[in-house]
Formats: sequence, structure tokens, C-alpha cells
Amino acid sequence: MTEETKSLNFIEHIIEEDLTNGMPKEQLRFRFPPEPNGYLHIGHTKAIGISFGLGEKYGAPVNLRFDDTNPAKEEQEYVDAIKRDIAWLGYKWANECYSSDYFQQLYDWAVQMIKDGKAYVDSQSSEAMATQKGTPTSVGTNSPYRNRSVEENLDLFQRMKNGEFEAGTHVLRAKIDMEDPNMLMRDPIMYRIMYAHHHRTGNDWCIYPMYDWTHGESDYIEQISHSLCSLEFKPHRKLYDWFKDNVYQYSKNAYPLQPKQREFARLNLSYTIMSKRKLLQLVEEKVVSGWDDPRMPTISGLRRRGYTPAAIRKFVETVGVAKRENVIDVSLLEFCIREDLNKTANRVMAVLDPVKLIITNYPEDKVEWLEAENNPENATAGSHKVPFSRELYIEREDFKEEANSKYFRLSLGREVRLKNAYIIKGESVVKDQQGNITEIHCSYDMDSLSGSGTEASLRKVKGTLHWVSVAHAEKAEVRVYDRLFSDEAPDSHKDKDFMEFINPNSLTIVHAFIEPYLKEAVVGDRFQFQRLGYFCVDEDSTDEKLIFNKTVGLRDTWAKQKPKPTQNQPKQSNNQHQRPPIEEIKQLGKKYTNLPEAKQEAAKKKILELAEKISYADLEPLFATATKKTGTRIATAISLAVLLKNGQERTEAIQDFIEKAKEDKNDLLVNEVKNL
RNA sequence: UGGCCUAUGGUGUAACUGGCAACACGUCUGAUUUUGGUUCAGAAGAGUCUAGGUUCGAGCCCUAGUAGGCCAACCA
Repeated sequence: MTEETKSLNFIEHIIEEDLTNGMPKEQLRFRFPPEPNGYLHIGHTKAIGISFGLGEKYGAPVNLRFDDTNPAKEEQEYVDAIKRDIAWLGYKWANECYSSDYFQQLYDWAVQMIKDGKAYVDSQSSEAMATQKGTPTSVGTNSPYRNRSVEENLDLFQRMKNGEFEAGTHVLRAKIDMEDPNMLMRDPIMYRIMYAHHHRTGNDWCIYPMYDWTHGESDYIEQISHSLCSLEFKPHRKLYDWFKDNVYQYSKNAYPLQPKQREFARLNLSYTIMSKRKLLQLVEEKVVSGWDDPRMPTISGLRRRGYTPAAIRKFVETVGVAKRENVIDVSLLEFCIREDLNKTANRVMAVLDPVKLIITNYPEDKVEWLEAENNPENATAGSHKVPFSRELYIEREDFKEEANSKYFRLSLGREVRLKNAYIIKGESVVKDQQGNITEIHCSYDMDSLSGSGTEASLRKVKGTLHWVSVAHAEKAEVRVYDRLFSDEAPDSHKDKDFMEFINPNSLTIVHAFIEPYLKEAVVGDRFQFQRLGYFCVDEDSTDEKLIFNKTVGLRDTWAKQKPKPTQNQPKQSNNQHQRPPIEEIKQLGKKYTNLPEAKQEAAKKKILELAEKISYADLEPLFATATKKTGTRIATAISLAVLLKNGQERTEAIQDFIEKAKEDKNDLLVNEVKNL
């Protein structure tokens, strides 16, 4: 057993506390409650990971509950997609539930509440009700219908249910408090009239319950112990509890456990959006090919892009759970998928931007089938054969006529290795009339075959190139993706619509040459194209034509050397050199008290030097340093001594500072000022 | 004129009230390498939003302030 002492997140702390306070472990029960009005995205995987993860951790059931109370927006297609995605992620739900299954129970409770004077039928327009509701900063006023008799309310509600009224003419409201600072408590609507076909209940109902009423009571009916949702529902908690307390009075025998809602910060990912409404817009306006377009942050998009469930789960686990707003850098997601694929994806060779390479001293009709290791990270992965011949394709980027010593690839007169094959040397180039290179001629060292063990084969050369034999090359379409948005937070700009940040070059279609081994590949297979990245076979592939999606590139430290056009430059400027001396003094002071003695000496020396270069005006603000920042005060004292020695007049501020320092508990500080 | 929530390296998350604030990503060095990948070794980067207070001792508790987020759908 590897008993990991992993630190707990705040939700786990709450659960642990409940457990130690006597809640039986068997009572633990969670739920994931999507509304079937769109596809799940990477943000949802956090919520899924939290609730299902807790279920796995505590061996507790987790219900998948579709919150289907708005037939106008919800569809069976979404139900199916959601189930598919959760299952693909590898989670198992205990029960497949629907809020619509509880409509009758909810209705009965609502009648009960009317009888108890806790709910009433309002018959105003939505505008009138909105006005009466007030604003966050001003209280609301009571509806003129607020004091209808129980009998009238019962009659009206019954008739609402019977379909006797037009949509929009009446609603059922909870009678709470129109002056509550929490607007959700200002007589929230429980039911509205709606003549719409529901994907499960058909036309059985013409009144539909609202979210707050339905969601909390669904938790209660399912006896969910911890109802976990995102931060924006925090204000709903008060109402959640109000409804729960009332209903509990009616049903405590049947449903003894009262659920507890807790909220966490949702996941945001840089360079993308996470709103279902906006994702739907991308789909509807055909900016992308569908919900599962590989550029979409949806689970189905990521799946098609080549992401694995393991990588996504690792990602969600790594980002953690807390209550503050956050934006996760996509580089973390990319790290997770690379880490997984590096261990599992077979290596193959493919050339995306080909130029012909001719080995002039290799026989014209000779073909060798060379051994290629499938995965150096996995000894059991085996190997496959790759054909080698006189004419090959290599990557255009892998050749330069002249190159400096930093360039490890092929150039004239220099040697490189062809992966799994021979060492070659650049000899000459053939160009067309425009000066474009059409052929590169080279010679090969016939004794240098990879793995042959000869002295020549063991020679160290600076670079290794991937290649594909021209005669044996298969063609394939490769879809190379860039981020969908050019802005780090496309929907965070008040003055600009997120659509303005769409990256016009988010998809590039490349016609590539691939080694014949790949002919066998089937939809969903994942490979590492050596030196390029990870790719997977897209479902658009046919028997005649293979199509690959680029999942993610390899880490590329070489690309970083070159000036890159992207906006992802490191922001940290190297301002160490030009930092004003006073800043350096502050920095040294910062750690002063924590340093071991020897380093303290060194720091002091440095401060003494720097202090020669500062003025009184620089130092004066530091006299006000907070008492507890002892280090800075010491640095200030040391510097002050230098100024005084150099003839600085004793101002009142100086005197105050010295006096106060002399009374400090810290001996280091006292020592510095006692002789001033 | 309001209510609620949050604030820790560039990013995300930790830290039993107590040893130089930990981990991951990212960044930078170096080594290894038939992938400029992987792996390995190392470095830089934080006075825990500010100011007070309680305490022998505060990232953590209290007060005030500042900044950001959420709240006015017959949506969820």
C-alpha cells in the first residue's frame, strides 16, 4: 500500500470533518447534475472529477442527474452526448436520474407549501414582477397578489397545472421576503406555465419547476450528502436551505438526510472560452465544424483531437480545487497529454513539409527494410520495419545551405544521421528558376547503419532527421491546429466581443508523406510523428485516405531559440542590472533576518556598498516600514548609518526611526541603530 | 447608500499556529540521448494585497481598508 499523505482540498476537509462529527461513511453520496442543453467541456470535467473523484475516494455512490426542467432548451441528443463523455472519461454513475422524474413529488410539496401559506400564485406580467423585485442595492416591494387566500392559491395552481391558462399569465412564488438583501430570497418563482414538449415527460406537464426549487429538492430526494457546485451558486445557498428546511418538515421520515451545498471555483483555461452559450454560437455560425471539432474545448472535441481520458483526469487532478477565480494555462493541459502519450504512443516517421533528398552513392534500385523501435519508453512495444532507398523526403526545415554551429541539422558539408538508418553528408543542392531548393544531394556512409554496432555507426553526429522513402511514401492529410482564439481570455473584454479574437489560422491542412507502416492505422490510433508531435487518426479517414489530427507538438526548445511571432514570450524582464540601488537594498533586507550568519554578513556588505549610491529621499519612505518587517528596517538602518557618516543631517524622521528601532525586540536591529 | 465570496512566486494548488513558506506547470543552466523529445542534476522567482491588533510566536485569528468576482432571466 502506498499510503500517500496528499493534502486535502477544502471540500475534502469538510467531508472529513462531517465524518469525524459522526456522519456514517455510508451516507456519503454525490451527484453530477448537468442540464442537457449542450455538450460537456473541459470546465465540466473539473466538476465531474470532484464529485466522481470523491465517490471513488470514499466508495460512495454518485448519481448522474439531468437537470431537465426547461424543455425549451433541452434535447435527447445532449443527454446521449453527456453520458458518452462521462463514460469515456472512465467514471461510473450509480443511478441515471432526471429531475423530471420528481415532478409529481415536487408538485405535491408545492401544494403543501401553499396550504402552509409559504407559496402563492402571482398573476402579474414578468416586467411588473421584475420592477417589484428591486435591485441589488435597493429592496423590493410586495406583489399585490401576495396575500391571496390559501383557497384561491390552491385553485389557481390546480388550474395552472390543468392547462387552463395561457403561458405567462400566472406563476407560483415562494413567500419569503421582498426586502432580503439576497435577491434570490425575494419571493422566487417556483413554477411557470409552459406549453412545450419535454424530452421525457412529453406533454404531461404544462407547468415546469424552476432551478432553485427543483435542484435542491432533487438532491434531497436522492439523499445527496454533499451537493457540490460552482461559485456563482453561492447566493443560491440561502434559498436552497430555505426550501430544504420547509420540505424537511413534510418528509423527514422518508428522507432523513439534509443535503449540504458547497461551492468551488470553476475552471477557466487560457486562450479559450467555457460558456455553453458561446460554444453553441461557434457551432451555429460554423466557425467550427461541430461540438466535436478538435479545436473545441469540449470533451468530444478533445477526444477527437487525440486527448486521452487519463491525461484529462490527471489535468483536473493537478489543477486542484479552491474558491478563488483562476485561469489555468493551457500549457498544463498540454503537459498532461504529452506525459501520457510519451509513454504510450508508437513512434513513426512522417514528413509534413517535404523536400527531396537524394543519396548519390546509394544504388538506384536498392531497398532496405530497416528496424524501427516503436517506443523507447516501453521495452515491450516492439518494433516495425521501415523502407529505405535512394530517394527520400525530409523536412524542408531540416536543411540549410549554410548554417551556424547552433544548427544541428543538415547543411552542405555537414553530417547528420537519418533516424534508424545511415549517417549522411550534404553535398549539393538543385534549385528551380526561382531559387527554391528542389533537391538536396548527399552521400551516405555505408558502414554507419543504426544498430549495426560498427565503429562508423557509433560515431557521434550532432543531429538526427526523420525521413520517408519517396517510392514507399503514403499520402495523408494532416490537420494542424493552433489555438482557436488569439487572446488569452477572449470573453473577458467588456468592450469587445469574443468573436473578434477568433484566430483565422486555427486550422492548417497539410498534405504529408507517411511511412507505409501507417497504412494499417485505424480511427482513433495515436502516434508520435518523430520529432514533430502527437497525432491521431481522425474519423473522417477513409480506406483511400488517412486523415490525422495533430494533438499537440513535442516540447520544442529549439523553436524557443528563434524569435517567435507568438505572444507567448516570457514576460519577466531582466531588470536585475538596472534596478535602482534602493530597490536592491529593499530586496536584500527582505530576507535578511532569515539568512544564516555568513550570508547575513555578505548581505550587509552589499547594502553598505549600495547605500553609498542612494539619497535621503530614496530612504525616507522606508522609515515608515511596518514594525514586523524587521529585515527591511535593518537594511534601512544600515543604509542610514552610511548616509549619516556621509554628512546627512539628522531630521526628525531619522530621529523617530532610530528611537523606535532601539526599542525593538530584535537584537540585530537594535545593534544596527544603537550607535547612531 | 446593499449583500455574499476571494486575495500565497508568471500560473495553479499546499502549509498540523511555530525551523530558510512546499509541490506542479512555466522559465533558465548543465549532463545524458540515434527524436533540439524523454530522463537526470541544478538555478532563478514569494516578505503570503495594505495598515493596525491579539499572541512568546500569524500566511492562518480579529478590525479597518484596497483590489477582483458574483447577485436584478417565467435560464440552469
